[in-house]
Amino acid sequence: MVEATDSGRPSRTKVTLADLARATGVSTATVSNAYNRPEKLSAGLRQRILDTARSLGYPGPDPTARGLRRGHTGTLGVLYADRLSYAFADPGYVLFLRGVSAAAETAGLALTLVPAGPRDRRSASAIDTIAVDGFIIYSMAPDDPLVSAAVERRLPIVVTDQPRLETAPFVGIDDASAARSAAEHLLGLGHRRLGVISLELGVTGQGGLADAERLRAATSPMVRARLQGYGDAATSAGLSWPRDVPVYECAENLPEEGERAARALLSAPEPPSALLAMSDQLALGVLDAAAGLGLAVPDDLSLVGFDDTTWAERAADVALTTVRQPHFDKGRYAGEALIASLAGQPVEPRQLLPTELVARATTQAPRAISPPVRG
Amino acid sequence: MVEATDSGRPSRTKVTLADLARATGVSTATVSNAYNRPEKLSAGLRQRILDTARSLGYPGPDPTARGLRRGHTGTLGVLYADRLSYAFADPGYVLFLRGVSAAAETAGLALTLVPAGPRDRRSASAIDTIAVDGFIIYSMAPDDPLVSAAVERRLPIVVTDQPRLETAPFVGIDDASAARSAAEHLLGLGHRRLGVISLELGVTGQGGLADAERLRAATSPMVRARLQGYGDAATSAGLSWPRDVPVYECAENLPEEGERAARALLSAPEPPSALLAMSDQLALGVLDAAAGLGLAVPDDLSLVGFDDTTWAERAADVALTTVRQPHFDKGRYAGEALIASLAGQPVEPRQLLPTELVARATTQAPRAISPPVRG
DNA sequence: ATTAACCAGTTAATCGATTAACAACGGTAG
DNA sequence: CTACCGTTGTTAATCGATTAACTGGTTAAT
Repeated sequence: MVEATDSGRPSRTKVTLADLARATGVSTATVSNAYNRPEKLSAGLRQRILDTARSLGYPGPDPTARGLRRGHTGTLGVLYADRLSYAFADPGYVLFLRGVSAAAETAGLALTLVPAGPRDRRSASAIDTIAVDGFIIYSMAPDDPLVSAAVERRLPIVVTDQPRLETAPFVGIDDASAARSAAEHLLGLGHRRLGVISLELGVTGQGGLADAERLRAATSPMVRARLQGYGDAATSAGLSWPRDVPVYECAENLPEEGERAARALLSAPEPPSALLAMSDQLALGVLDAAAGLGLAVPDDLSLVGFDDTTWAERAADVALTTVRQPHFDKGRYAGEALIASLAGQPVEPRQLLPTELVARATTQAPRAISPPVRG
Repeated sequence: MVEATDSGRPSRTKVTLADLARATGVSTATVSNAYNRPEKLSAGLRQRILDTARSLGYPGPDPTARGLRRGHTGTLGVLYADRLSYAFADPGYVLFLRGVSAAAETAGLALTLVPAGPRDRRSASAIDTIAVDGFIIYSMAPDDPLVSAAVERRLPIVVTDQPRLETAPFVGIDDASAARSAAEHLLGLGHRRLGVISLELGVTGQGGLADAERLRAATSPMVRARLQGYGDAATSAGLSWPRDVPVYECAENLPEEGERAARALLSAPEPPSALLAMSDQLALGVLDAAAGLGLAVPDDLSLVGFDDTTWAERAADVALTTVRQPHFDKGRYAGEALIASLAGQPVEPRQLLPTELVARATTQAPRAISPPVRG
């Protein structure tokens, strides 16, 4: 104990388990056991080893070396389609992460957020150099190079929302019917002039008004499903899809993009009386646009969001009508599924979570009810 | 080469760099170079190696083994004082993470969020088994066992807010003067009956009204500094601190806690006319309490928050007067500092970021102006 | 003609641990 | 007295890569 004085200063050179073994006069196996299986040696010796470790400044078994030998790292990789610094601006994702965390921390696992790198040179990502036990993919387009990079790592994967992978369990919602319910709500109120504010149609989301051609070429299954849902509802109501319903693609899931989209849509000759936004973030932007344009919501314009994240954020200036989806649970299921498959346990290949249309204060019947399309 | 046909299906057993070397008929060193230093071999051979790799299903050099050999992992550890699933509920932290991400991703590094484990058995954390190149500590009490666990890893560390570590660069704000400005604002408006809604005084934050004794025993330097700031202002205004100003400690940085605190404070015989909350989250709870109690803000009760995070969240039902601090920049600086010290570059040992009192709509002069203390 | 630089790879040591198989030893039972 | 056992440690193989030093053969420069 008195020796603490001279060994107090942190030694500059790395102390290894072997050094500690030498200093204590035992084998490395015994030192390893002292840390990992206390029952395999006498309490006295173990204590002596731990004491020596402290006086030597040994930081404990090196995690990397241990990982190499043991064959696992103790951390789950999470992939987001965009830059990390944007990811945290996405409330749905943060909620999702919270769910993943809940699962991870009960298993004692850490979370590793893998940076996607800039959009242009996506390939240059840390995906194939980062040590993780498996990946959780959060809503990425199937043609995103990051996806194939992750798949090529041949680690267990769980996919959320997108893409559908043969080899990986899926956690998500029924996007088509969720979207349909949103559109039906509007249609049911009497709206006939609708507009859609869409998320990216694919990795190379270019933004702007999307014609039928581009809609057909959309690679994102999630967005396709939602468009399909909107379209089904529109068609059932006698509208012609997509001719009667303009779709504006946003390049990013940010309120600013939603605002731009809304301005574009609303400045058309026969502007929509109601807008369908594919996220609450975009819907928030629509609200800004409406305010800027002097339009009252819902008097002059009805609006349905998607996600139901604004409530969690107390963004209560306007209570948004929206499609609720359980982000937290999605994260938790995804985390649990990955952990299970790491443990070699069987995993539900397709977990669909419930959604629900939450009618709040941004939707009502159109001011001047346009005459029904037929008769 | 013809064998490519039968090796097309993903082999179940792990393919190593050595296998690939054997299959290609070159040394492991050359294969390694094919991945890491293309200039060290001919383009043709490299291509042949890569092709063979694909047909063999070789996922690229194992990150763990590479990490062991190279001596670094390519990821930054981030420590939060509470469970991960709570962490994401803390908007200040999310903003901070966003800043850290910005720094990390320009350096191509990933972020590893280390789970703290449950409050009671804190020691059982992944901190000493997780592979990272360094730690960023986000606002932890100096007596938190997690802190010493991190320090004992002997990796580069950067501290945000708390605690002050001899050995680690610090990024934060001047908590005392920031807090003072908040109290002075209230005092300047004429308030004389103040109440403080505090964050945890130490790791073992027990919550509830804190007497002078407990305030003295507070171990959290950040909270101490803020209390000091409030106290200085109060004293300068002729009040007696802490006798005249009740302090309620919240066990967690959650609106619900703030609400409970406010209810306790406001139900006292001579309730405060103004409340100082140490975070916007807590302030949000105060708003809830006021609404529940039928008190109008700011008519019946003034309120100053801390952080200025509600704005970012559009929690605009009430524009909160608060002390703004630059969470994002804090994260970015912390990230950059850690990256710099990993690179062996010198780092500013103490980076203080500016704060600013933002007077909005939750503060005004007290309804019945209490007579100025002197004349 | 001689030295130097270069090319395209290879050899072998090394990173820091874990763990199956084995050994030494004192004690106990038959 | 021998056989068997449980306890406490040790030996040595192994995890999957990286990289300094080296090799044999060219080419360019002095």
